[in-house]
Amino acid sequence: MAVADKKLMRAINRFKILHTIRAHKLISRVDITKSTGLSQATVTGITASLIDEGLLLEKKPGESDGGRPPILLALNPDGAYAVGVYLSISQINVVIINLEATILASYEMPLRKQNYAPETIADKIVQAVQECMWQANFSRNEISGIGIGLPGLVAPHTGLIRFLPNYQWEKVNLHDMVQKKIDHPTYIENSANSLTLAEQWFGEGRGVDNFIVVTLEYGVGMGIIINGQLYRGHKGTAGEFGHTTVDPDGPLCRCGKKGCIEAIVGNNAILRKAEAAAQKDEWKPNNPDDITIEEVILAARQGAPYLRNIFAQAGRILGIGLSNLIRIFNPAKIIISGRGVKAGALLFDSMYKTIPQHISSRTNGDTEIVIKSWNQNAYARGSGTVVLQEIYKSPANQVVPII
Amino acid sequence: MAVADKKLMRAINRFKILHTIRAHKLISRVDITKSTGLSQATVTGITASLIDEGLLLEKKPGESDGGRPPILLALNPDGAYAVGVYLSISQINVVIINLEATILASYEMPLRKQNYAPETIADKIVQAVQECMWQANFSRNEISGIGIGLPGLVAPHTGLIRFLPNYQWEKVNLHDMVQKKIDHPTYIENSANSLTLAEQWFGEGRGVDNFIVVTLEYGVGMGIIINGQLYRGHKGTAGEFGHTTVDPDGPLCRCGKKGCIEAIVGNNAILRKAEAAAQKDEWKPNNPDDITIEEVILAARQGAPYLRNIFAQAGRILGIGLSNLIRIFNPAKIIISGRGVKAGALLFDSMYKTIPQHISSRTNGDTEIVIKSWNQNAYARGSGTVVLQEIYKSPANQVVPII
DNA sequence: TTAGTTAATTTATTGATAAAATTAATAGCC
DNA sequence: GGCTATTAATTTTATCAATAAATTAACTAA
Repeated sequence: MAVADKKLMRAINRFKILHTIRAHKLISRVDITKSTGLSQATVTGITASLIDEGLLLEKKPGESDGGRPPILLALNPDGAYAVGVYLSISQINVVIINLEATILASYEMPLRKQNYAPETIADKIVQAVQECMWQANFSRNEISGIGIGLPGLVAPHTGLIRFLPNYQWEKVNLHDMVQKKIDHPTYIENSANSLTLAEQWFGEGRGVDNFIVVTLEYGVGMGIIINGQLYRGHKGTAGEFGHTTVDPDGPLCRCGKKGCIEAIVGNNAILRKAEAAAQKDEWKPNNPDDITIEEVILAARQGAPYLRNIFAQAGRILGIGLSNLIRIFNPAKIIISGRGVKAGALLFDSMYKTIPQHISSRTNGDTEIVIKSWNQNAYARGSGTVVLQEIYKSPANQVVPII
Repeated sequence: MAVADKKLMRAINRFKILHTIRAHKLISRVDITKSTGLSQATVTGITASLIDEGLLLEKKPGESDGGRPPILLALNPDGAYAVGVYLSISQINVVIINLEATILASYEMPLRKQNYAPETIADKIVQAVQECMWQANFSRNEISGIGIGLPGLVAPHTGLIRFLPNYQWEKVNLHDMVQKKIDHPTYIENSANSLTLAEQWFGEGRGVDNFIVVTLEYGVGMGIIINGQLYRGHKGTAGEFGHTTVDPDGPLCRCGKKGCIEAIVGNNAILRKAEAAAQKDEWKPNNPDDITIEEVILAARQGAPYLRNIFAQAGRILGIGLSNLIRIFNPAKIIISGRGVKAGALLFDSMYKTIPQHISSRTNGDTEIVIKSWNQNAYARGSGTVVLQEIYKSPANQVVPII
């Protein structure tokens, strides 16, 4: 914990003001004072420097209420740009976002499913980033930083990758490898965490102090916002929701343990079961050697009862898992995201049915469950948000590299 | 969130200094400077006012290291006193503690197990507090405040009891009832939370930023410290660890749901099973109508295999539950407390055996599990800590009522 | 005795907010 | 149009808590 000095005061109040403006979208200085509790002088001062930094814009005056009309302030979407990267097993996604996390450009580099060396991936990331910037005509000094998200364990602060299952990497310093090749400040973050950050700042988590994001992918991940802050745990491995146990006698998980949620709910688990079903002639996939989750969902929708049951089972286990989260965290919201939400009612009907059976409506009934529609670039956007967060937190000129 | 002004700065730094002194027990001003990062002038200033407030003492000088010998500072144990109250189904425990949470006096008022009205309990609490103060010869103006802990859901800030299972109270404002009858500032808190606070400040949680306390009682409770702060959840119902599900087909819980940890691990559950065992003549209790957990533990230790198995089963389920907590929170520590720890190896052998089967040693292996030996007055002391926390947080004279 | 060292305090400066005063820009009314 | 009331924004002033630098205090060691 840093000492409390004038810089910290300023940073906190600056952040509060930015936060308020983002939440209101369009707000006058007096209304900021009412909403934050800061004095008019302070708000005038801080907004002045924010305008100076280019993060804020004065919009046209609002309606007068019998007095001087208020000058409405708004975020300057073009106040800064960030690059977001998502590294998955099959591709590198790159997006460029503005200060409001709107995607301005995107680029996708497919990867063969093979165990790339870290240096190779670092090269490819840099290449993809540069390609995306070139295609969208962004110059180097317009970009404030680069955020990289990946589905693995990342040590807080250092950015060291402790474990990345997709590539079986352990203790890999991808951050330094990329940073060596590129000028911009670079950040590495777990992809569920960065998605959570994006929800907090620009999505369903806006203004919500305690919420959870659950990601349904190949595995099942989780991001936790507590008291308005991302929670990473003692060594950065918090949020392994996919490997919690809801049925001690459940199936074996790829992690080697028994009864993990992921072993029933993860897309991988569903695919394995669907494969087995195909071999038993319960349904007919297009290409039995390469079944996709989308195909399984479609077949289940079209009626294959065996497949439908796989999803229903998964939904029930997911429901129990979420109930446990509700009991433990009492969150205001749980946001469900990831490719797996495509299953829709197949999965969520049984989930919704299960939850009330495991929570008390009196004490836990006020947790809202939101299912996000799936978006291709959600993770890369989340990675970019990690960079934006730095801008919001500290004066922009500290983040934008002077070249 | 309050605005960041000079008061906040002062409060933060004051807290940091107190925190540092408590951790080191005996420390000079320069060493506080080194440990906190604050300037010497600031440390001199803040320690001066702390000495003024009576919270700090200058001890004899330390060893000179070639220069002026440092003046060692320590907390003044007698800088303030607080009363802690614990309300259980069978009694009211009262303690008086000093600034180091050392118990100076205690008093116990037995309660008949019957559904008392809130006003009656409020009367009895006030009576017990006054009796304790009278017996230990404490005058009214020596006591900074009164903390009341109880095993129920307490709304944050307001102190309203949302639900207290023991007495089947709902939405009871015990705080106001007590406060009306007594001059001191009064605080109400969930007992697992207050115990957690006591661990954070004066116990196993000293200097640990992320840890969890699990309480084994009639039910199974939990307190959560995240980023150095007690986490209560959106509406204050976080920490219902006892009602998380680890076996969807498990037994029915008193809460009406199936498979709760509490329904297997809670002392109540163990007693019910032991009763059933007694009826099957598996063992012979002294008084079959009023079996105590201590008696069951003794019989199991002396060899009753049926009883031993009950504990082993409970230990396994507890182990799975703790594994889930480790996966989700990645805490530095889990502290197990409560009357139930008396079972010792009966319970914990199978717990310790189960945990590694459900966590990954690579990513979760660094969580330390600590079993606290049980203490009669632990909860009441925790309640008192709630008051001390207020003193540590804000200048003492704001807390001590001027009479 | 004196130089060197470490601890604590004092003094000066800085920079943040709040409070109060001032300026700005409007609406409404005669 | 001109006056007043009203609301918004800025400027001025005061205050306060931090840091930095200088000073004082209290010792060790040569």
